[in-house]
Amino acid sequence: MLVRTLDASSISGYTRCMNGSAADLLKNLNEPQRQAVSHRDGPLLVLAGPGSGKTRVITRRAAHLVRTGVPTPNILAITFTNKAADEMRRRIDELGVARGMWVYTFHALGVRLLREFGSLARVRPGFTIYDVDDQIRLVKEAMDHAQVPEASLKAEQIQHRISRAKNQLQTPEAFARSANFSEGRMVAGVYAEYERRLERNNAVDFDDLLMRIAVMLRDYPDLAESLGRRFRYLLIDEYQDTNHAQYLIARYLSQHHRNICVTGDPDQSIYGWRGADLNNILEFERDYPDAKVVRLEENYRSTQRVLHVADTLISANARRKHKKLFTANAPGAPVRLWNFYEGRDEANRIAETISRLRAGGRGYGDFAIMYRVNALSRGLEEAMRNRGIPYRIARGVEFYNRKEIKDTLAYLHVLVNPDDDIALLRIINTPTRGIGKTTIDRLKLLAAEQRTTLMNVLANVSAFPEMRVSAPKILPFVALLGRMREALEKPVSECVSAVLSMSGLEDDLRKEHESGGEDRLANVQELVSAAGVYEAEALEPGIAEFLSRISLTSDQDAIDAGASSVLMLSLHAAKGLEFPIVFVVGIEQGLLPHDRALAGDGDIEEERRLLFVGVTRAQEELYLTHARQRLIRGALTPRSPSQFLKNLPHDGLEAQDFDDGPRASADYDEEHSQAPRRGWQPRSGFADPTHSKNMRLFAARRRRPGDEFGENELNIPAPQVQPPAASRFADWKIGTLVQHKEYGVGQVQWIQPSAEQTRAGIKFPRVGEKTFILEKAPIQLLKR
DNA sequence: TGGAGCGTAATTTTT
DNA sequence: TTACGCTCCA
Repeated sequence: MLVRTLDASSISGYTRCMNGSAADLLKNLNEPQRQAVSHRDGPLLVLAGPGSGKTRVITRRAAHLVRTGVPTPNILAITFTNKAADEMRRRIDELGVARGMWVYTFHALGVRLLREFGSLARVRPGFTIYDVDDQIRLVKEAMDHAQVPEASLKAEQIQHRISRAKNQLQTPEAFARSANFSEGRMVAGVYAEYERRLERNNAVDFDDLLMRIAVMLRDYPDLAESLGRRFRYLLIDEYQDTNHAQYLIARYLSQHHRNICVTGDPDQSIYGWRGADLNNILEFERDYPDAKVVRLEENYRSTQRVLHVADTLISANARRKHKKLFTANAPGAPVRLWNFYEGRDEANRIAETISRLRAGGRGYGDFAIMYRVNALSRGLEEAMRNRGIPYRIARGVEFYNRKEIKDTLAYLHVLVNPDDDIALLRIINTPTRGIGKTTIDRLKLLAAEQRTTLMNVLANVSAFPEMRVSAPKILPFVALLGRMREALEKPVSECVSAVLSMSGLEDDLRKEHESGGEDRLANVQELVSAAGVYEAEALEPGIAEFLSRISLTSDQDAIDAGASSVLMLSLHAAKGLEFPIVFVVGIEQGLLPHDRALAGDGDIEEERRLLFVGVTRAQEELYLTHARQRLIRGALTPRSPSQFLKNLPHDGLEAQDFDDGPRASADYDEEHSQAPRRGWQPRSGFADPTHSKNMRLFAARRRRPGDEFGENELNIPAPQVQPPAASRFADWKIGTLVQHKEYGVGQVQWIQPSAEQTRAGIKFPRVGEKTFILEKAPIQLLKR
């Protein structure tokens, strides 16, 4: 009964696509690849070494299933990032067969199923998804309530423990039972209160998106059975990174047909610290004794020497599946191992090398510099700037919490889900409206006493004598929310605009900008246009869905490997990418392996895998570097070479020692401190939309001529001059939504007017970015 | 109530 | 080095 909605309605009505034959899909594949693509029924484990054409195999396999008669709605493909999901959908679509197929991340699948079966998982419609930031706030609230002082255990740690417990499907009760020590019991208490609050707020956290689905499938076998029947074929990518909850979901969904195909590489498992369980892939054959195992060992990416270094390095690990990497590629240049006196020398030598190779014909986009911790990017940045090398940084957390975006979204969350106390607390005094800590504490106390949400207290604030003093501040706020609620009827982008202007956020940000601050107004305006793109592209656009899409979008989705600038990124962020020339810096004890891993609460093998991931990103040239001392947190600290250097082979490697002591370094200093810093501006001055995760959501990556230089403008101020206002395209700006006769709705990415014609790059949801001469193209401004 | 000023503690971050 | 949280004072 529960399952009716999913099963019957959707399967019929999809016509199977017949262009191209199944045999075509087996062309241009090596033997193991062909086996993986054509394998039909029963469990399949594809162990895919780096650069072995894994994505190709997965997409071809999905297409092959369809072309040999499996209706698309019977296939479920699961990835780890939205980017990967989009990419897979796109590539399957290119093969002519994506329509109707479920291609999701585990978490998006969770949202989808919770929307449908939420009542079985203690979730009401309109639920909010809490990200890590929200989770920590909620943990703090719970700690307050449970009278746990933050001094005893930090909220982050408790959040981490709760997250671990949820991955293991452990309820607060189970957690309490297993807790032997007072600390554990304390965490259990906070966990229980945290859960009560989630429920009261009608919210779920990231882990719930997995846990609740796994519990639901466990507790409602008829649901598991009918979903399992529907999904005749299950494909899961990056299986080495699944945690226990994801493992269970995969098991429940595949138990009927047992057609589970997982792909991955134990050697590239780098998220153990986040609960990923390497055993899931290592013991796949124990779980499915009849599994067929295919090894993709031929590498199409790297030179023989790079691969040899990678292979030798990783053989030092014990927890792995045997694989022998090989390639038909050329031997290539020796892998360089460079040693420096100081971190700055390392950075300068790399910058110099990039300049030299670039003069020899390489593009800046051919280079990537990787490090274990983001903090290492600083010195590199400086060296790049000094030499005028354009670069981009794929930074992690920095993008996560754009305050202005989170504030705006918090308003929307409150409108959609008034029970969301965390969002309400965020906006109750933002912008400031005289509702301070004392008032808020009283409101919280009342909510706790009445066992209700803050919103209910606010709505009845006049009923509480103790709130008499602050009521004049609170009532207008309640009224404001009431007026805003009317805006929910409007299209999503207008609703966002309305919230911005009505809340006063917009005015605040404008003032801040005018008084010389950051242009954060531009960021929230980008949110409006992202909403516009979403509206144009979604089947049934709605605020609630817009918000959950945002919650599930991450920084990772933004890395754009195509631009012509040097990319600097963490080793974690590098997974899945490739570059002709790669530098891995700071290969030192305490950094790689990181201190935390050395201290024992980490995993040395995982650290080695990180280096392996870095090494295997290189197509042609690889440089591994370390220094004898380096500036860390402002202090010059002595460093020693990483233990992993002992795992490298002697052949194919060329070690160079640039450590000629302090004097050489001083020379460098002198030389470079004189270098003109052409036009560099402080990073804080930028309102680059790509800095906010929300902007990168709906593919609204801004690019315009001259932007290859990323955030450091190296050229003379780019010719971003607007044309004479007479142009009939004067209204067209970056972010403007337009309608193309053939491609539909798109968004202006860049625009370049000149005397005779105006060229512009327009990005479309389906076909990506296209360049047009506006005077000639069948294109016009989108009218609402 | 809210801003300034100081002390403290710092991986990685698919969702 | 930097970012955040807390305390203190206007």
